[in-house]
Amino acid sequence: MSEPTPNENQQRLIESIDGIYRVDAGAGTGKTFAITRRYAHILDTTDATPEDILLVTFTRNAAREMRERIVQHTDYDLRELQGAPISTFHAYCFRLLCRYGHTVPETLGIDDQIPDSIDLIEEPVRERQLFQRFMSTFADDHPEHADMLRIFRDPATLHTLIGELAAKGVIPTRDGWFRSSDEPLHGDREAFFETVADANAPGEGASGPTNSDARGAVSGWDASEYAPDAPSKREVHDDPRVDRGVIERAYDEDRTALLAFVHDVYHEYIACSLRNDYLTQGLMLALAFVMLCDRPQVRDQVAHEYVMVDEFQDTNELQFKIAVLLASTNNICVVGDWKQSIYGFQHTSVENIIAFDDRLGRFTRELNADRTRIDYPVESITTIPLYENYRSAASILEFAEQSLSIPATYSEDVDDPLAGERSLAATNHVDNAQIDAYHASNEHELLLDRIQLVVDSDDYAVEVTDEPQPDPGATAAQQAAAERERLGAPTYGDIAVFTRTRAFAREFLAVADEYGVPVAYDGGVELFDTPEAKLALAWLRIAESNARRGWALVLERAGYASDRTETIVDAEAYPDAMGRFREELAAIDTLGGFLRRVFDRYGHTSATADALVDHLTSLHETSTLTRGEAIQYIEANLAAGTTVEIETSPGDDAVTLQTIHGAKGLEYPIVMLGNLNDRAFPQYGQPPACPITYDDELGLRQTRVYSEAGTHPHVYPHWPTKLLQSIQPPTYDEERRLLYVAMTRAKRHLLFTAGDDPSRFMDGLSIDATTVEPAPEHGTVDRAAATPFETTIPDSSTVPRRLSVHDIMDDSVYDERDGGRGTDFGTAVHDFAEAYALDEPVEPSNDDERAVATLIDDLDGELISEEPALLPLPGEPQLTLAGVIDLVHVTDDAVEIIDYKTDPDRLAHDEYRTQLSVYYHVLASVYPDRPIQATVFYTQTATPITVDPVSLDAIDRLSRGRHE
DNA sequence: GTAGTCTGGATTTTT
DNA sequence: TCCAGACTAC
Repeated sequence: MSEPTPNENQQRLIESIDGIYRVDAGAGTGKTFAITRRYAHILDTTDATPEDILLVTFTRNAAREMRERIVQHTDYDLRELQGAPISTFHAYCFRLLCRYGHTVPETLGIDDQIPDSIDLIEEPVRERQLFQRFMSTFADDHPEHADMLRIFRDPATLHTLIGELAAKGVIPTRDGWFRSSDEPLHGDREAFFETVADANAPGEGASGPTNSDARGAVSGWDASEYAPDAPSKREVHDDPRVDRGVIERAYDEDRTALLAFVHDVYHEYIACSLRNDYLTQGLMLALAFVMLCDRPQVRDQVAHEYVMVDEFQDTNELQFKIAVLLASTNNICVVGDWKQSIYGFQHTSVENIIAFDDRLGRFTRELNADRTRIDYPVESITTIPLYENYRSAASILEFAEQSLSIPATYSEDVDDPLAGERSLAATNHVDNAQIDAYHASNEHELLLDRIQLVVDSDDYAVEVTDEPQPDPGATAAQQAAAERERLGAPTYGDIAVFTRTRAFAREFLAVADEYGVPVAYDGGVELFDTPEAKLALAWLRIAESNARRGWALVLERAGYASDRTETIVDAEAYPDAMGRFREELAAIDTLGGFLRRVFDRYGHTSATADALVDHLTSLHETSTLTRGEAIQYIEANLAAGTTVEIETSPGDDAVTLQTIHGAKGLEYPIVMLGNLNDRAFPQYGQPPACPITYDDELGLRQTRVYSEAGTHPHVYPHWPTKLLQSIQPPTYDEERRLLYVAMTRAKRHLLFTAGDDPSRFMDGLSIDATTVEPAPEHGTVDRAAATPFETTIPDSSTVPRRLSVHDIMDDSVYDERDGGRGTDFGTAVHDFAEAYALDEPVEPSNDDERAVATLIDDLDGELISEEPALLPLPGEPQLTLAGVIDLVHVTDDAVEIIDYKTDPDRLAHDEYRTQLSVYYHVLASVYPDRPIQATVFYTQTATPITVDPVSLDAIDRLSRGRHE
């Protein structure tokens, strides 16, 4: 498509390059287009080169897109822009710090320098582990902080607080705080008491004044929960208010010990990480800020004539200040939309854009307090609103506006936040929007039902083609006619389902799989917090050490009651089938084979199971994890809540499923917003985290306290913090903004769904929800088809007897068969073979592996590696044989089974014949139309030997004979 | 009508 | 850690 012509305000933004601009760029208003054109305009009309223009974004993807679009608008090519500062905040600052900041730690009283080789930690798991290690040495080194340390259940939670303080620009030096940056730690007393004045104002009841909200929040005040110095209920209650004197006493409590503790932990953590040559992202930005403040010569060298910051609603205070310091003149342009600020939990500050003018003045004054750093004028700020929306139908834009004022609780009062703000204006000419809300007792099925209703329906028409485009200068009526011609019935790919929580998305995906509806999840999953991962962990523990925790979970999953489970675990009297399964698992060499066997037995064919196997088997390129290492790895990631991106693509035409956060910046013809359930969206409260918290009004506070004042030394909840927090009215602005973001992704149609218990947001919509009895049809997508060798999946508690193929082989023969090369050698060859067959970048490291590589190179059909195979036997009682096939080669007219053996001789060949016969019969039932060939491939001599399979009955006899 | 008390259940994740 | 909702008490 050709580049559109900028609208009036876009043009104004493009041409306004001198001075300070705040651009309110609403959803779908062509922000990236305008910014990149502005960049080009600066190059075209001034002497500036790309080096002079700093353009910071938030994600690597956004930075890349900016670069590419700038290339389209200018004479520069991608290569010439390679070194240009078009970058994420983090990447840009890291580069500066590495180049100019070696000695910056001196400013904070730290002797270690920043080496070129410093390691920037990105994985939260590692960050947490390193912090944990630091805290244990800190505790040993600081007996004076012992009482503070007692309030922690897990001192590692402190690292979140340190990240938050860094984001605020609070930075410790050896003896104090950098440039009085500790001010926020003391809180904003005035603002707090203003808030309290509101919250503590009595209500007006039918029969006189009623208790204030604050008084209501402390109605159950019980002094006995707290340390002995806590005020009594009588002292707190001053009906119909909370006693003002008690609030002041709480606010003004002595926080010396708390501040000293946080200072010491924070400062020593910076020192410790530098000593060990690593930095976290947050500390890195803090040091970059220190450098820009403290080294005028560095700033002179790096500051830019033009500074542009995209997604400004997602910046924190520290980044705001860094941006100001990186500007050499007042040619500053920030672009964002406060209504789309949804990353508060990442310590971003929506006030940066809402109160931009105030903050710019205040931050400049702070930065200039001791000497002039900002020498350009900051008083004159121009606001440019972009309000022409190129995405959504008019009725969707109008509908979405209400989201910002729907109360999240019964008692919440929301002012109209859009007062005085210009509404977005649709540029679409045809508004065929369907906006509907539904609820049903089974929301997952409801969503599937609605998806099937929408797909192929002309009532939900969307753009299906770019043609025809009317001539430029066509009348509105002509444009509308052309637009109407571009509309047609939607397909699955036109639909996106958004959810508030990942858990809901995961559940919905499973149901969609069941029904065969094509749904592709896009985003991260807490891979280690899934039922699959917990099951794998349990069996790993059992196989490794017969661990009680493992058995407890396995038995529970098999349906045993918890008291029964305990008895079984105590007596170690595990059910026979489980005991045998343990032995079978213990005999599996590869972690991949182990996990697949577990999932196979339980019938887990989900994308989650696949992702888990892939993730755990591809962690290290050179070596694979042992079972013990796998256990540790899963445990660490479970504790850290690690997420892993998973791929689920059931084809080209599929519904996109993602969390609202994941959908930011994207657009879809049809949006279904699910999960509008009580306590899910909006979300209330927080899980218990760090016992030291920060809040702009309260400053630094501790929620627990160690006291020896009572009869026994004890850790109590800390009454002053408890009181202050409970009288602070909670705010749900960010939840409303999430709702807004979700709605404004929709181009044509918008549907809402909820389960039995709709949330306040669902109730608050200006349309009523229709009750539906969902009846989704079964579709044709069969994700299980990806695992073709699966037979029926027995419930684990009633599982028929199951044997491993190895159980029916005479192991006395091959026990001595490793020829001195060790079982590890065999495992390594198998791992190589699997990776090589999957086209992973592995190189053969010995002759055996080279033989395997040559063999695989010669195969031209489909390759399936490490595939579990199950063979139900004909006799009674029911018995199933299980194994894992090394490689299956499928062509249109034949199927070949290949099993690698690293044996130096053929002594065990008869046993292998039995093993491959089992696989033969499995595949014969899967591919009845094709001849099956079973081959043992002896890797040492590169010799394939085709086996003559034994009959099913013979296998049956053998199995019963060997095992009765 | 108004207040108090008790129970059950719950996250999002760019760098 | 918070909320909603059911319940009781006055």
